[in-house]
Amino acid sequence: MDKHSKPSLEDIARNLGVSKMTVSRVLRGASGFSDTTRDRVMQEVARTGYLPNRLAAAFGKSGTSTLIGVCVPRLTSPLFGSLLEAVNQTLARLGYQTMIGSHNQLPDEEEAWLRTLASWKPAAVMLAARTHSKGTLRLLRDMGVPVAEIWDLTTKPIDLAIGFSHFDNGLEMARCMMATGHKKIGYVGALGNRNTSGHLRYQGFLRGMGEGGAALVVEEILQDQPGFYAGYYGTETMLARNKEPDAIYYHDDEMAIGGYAYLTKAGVRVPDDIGIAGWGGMEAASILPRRLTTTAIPTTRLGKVAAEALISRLRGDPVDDVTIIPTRLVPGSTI
Amino acid sequence: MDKHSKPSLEDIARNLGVSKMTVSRVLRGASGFSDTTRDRVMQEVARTGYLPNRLAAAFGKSGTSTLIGVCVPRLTSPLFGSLLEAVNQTLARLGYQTMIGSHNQLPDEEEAWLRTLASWKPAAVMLAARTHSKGTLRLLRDMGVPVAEIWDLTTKPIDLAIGFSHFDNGLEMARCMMATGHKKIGYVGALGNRNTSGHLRYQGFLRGMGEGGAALVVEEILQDQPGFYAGYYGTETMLARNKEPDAIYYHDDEMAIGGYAYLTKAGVRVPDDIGIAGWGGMEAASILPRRLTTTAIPTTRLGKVAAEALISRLRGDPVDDVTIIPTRLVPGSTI
DNA sequence: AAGAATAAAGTTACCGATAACGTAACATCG
DNA sequence: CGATGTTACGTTATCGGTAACTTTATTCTT
Repeated sequence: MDKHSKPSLEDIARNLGVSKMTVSRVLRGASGFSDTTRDRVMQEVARTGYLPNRLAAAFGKSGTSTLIGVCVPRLTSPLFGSLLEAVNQTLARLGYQTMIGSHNQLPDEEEAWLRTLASWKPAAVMLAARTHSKGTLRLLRDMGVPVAEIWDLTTKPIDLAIGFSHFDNGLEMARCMMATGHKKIGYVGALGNRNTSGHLRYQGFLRGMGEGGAALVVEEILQDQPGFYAGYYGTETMLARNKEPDAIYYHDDEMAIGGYAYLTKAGVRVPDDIGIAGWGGMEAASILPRRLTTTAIPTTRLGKVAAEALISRLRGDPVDDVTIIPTRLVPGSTI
Repeated sequence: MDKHSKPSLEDIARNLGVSKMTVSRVLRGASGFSDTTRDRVMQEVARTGYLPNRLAAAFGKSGTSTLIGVCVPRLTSPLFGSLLEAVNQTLARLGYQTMIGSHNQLPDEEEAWLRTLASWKPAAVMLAARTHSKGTLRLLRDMGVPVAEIWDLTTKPIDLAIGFSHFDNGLEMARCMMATGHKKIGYVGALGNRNTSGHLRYQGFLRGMGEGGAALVVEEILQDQPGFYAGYYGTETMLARNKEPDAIYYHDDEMAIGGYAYLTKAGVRVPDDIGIAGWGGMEAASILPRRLTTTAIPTTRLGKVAAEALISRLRGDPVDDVTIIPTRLVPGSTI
């Protein structure tokens, strides 16, 4: 074994005068070896600086991959960012690796990503999307691996679902806003109100208002990605329409903060003239002059629980098909 | 070929009565086949819905992997998020896949991530970190693959470097702030001023002030991760010390916005009483009542250029060892 | 038209780990 | 004490591509 080529299982085995199967068993923590053999193997592995070759392991008989695919709407959102951190960390601790992708709320991009992922023969897949294309569903079926759908709770999960109801988040916020006396509420949305989880919150919000015998007085749905700008200009446009809402519900906190910035600039008092509420529990929302009314999402917990559930399913341990991660309405003082 | 087991190259070849090598050549776009053969292969591939097995391809002779490892400080930052989006997208377009990790500014976490990555035999590695551990450097050498160091420009890159000088960013901002008449400047930092790119900006800033014959009147370096909170409370603590700075330079825009929120709440006028400047060119910074003075970073361009350079190096095409991505000081109106 | 050059394939030998199976040595038990 | 586990290994086949090499068919040259 020269210094330039990295040692393989076989090198370790040859050095010790055992079969590579024995070394493999020790390293995987399988059974069928004595303590003496284990110690000798571990020592030799440490001495040579042996690095396992996951490629070879995953390539052989199926069911030995430790690769997990994870796809979220976008990587630029702190919410999905902290979710991914938690997923990454939890999976790493359990001995799995992550391949991350984003779909920008486009089912076809998700499908393209999944097709690429499939060629790496992952052990399982985690998806954060409201809707999947037919091709995606077919691919998932063909792959025959555990699937965790996270973020929104679907009524009928493909396999596992971990998340919460965006519909209920919207419903709850509507009740909260109406309970504080708001009657003429507007909504500022994004993404052209495509079938995303944000759209579900919107629908829940409508339902909540309907229950209270009210309806939106005005809505402004931008085509853009959600963000501070979108919230700022969406609010400006909405107010130019002279519908005079007494409160605005935003697609998310970034947009609400953008809206807050516009309202402040326009001399509108929050919440006296117009109340606002966001969604997501962004850190920035807590440092506004008034604490933003929002729904806090425990992304770290969600990521951890989802990763653990997916691996349990993978290992054949019992898991609930659906796990609800409770969210929390933060009253704040902007409504 | 029954419906349940996915077709392999060999299945395609057998169906067509050619060797699997011919099919492989067609699919990889290598040379050595006729147009007729190409068409027949492509047709059969489409008909059977053949999915290549990247695992097998990467497992064979080295140099055939299409996996690229990318490690950034954290996934929760929109800046790194958009960088990763660009890298992901560019690499995907070039036929490569990404394995993403984060190191939280800890060299040991980067090393642990790299060790895991190495077991997947990637074709190349992209790192965003100021410092690497000895183990990381040894691993990179042993792996023998192209390495792109991004974000900050190192003086002596391991292989390739794509980015900009954080030191110069700090230097330039110091000059800008002094040119607008500020003499008593404070600094609010994070991460305990560890050797990160933020620390480099700090050093450049000090240099810039020194050139103008000035020095920081006060600094407040938090141990935490940078963020809105950190900026808010860091500013509060700083002002409680009664050093009365006439301007504050922040670790980044999030912290500057946090600081702005505190100043506003405390009745301090920006920039009349105290001017502020951040770094990063966050979207949110542009919707403050006054546009934040900051340094804009073209993350998307950086990600695209870095990915392209890395692949050029991988393919043996000529590339500059060092590529500078110009940043832009946004004057704003907060100083 | 013979020989050289080129194009279009086919053949072979892996890459490194693991599942499945085989087996020798030893313990256990009725 | 023979029959039957149990433990601790060893052996073999194999996953699906690809580089390197070889062979065959075709075209070109003089």
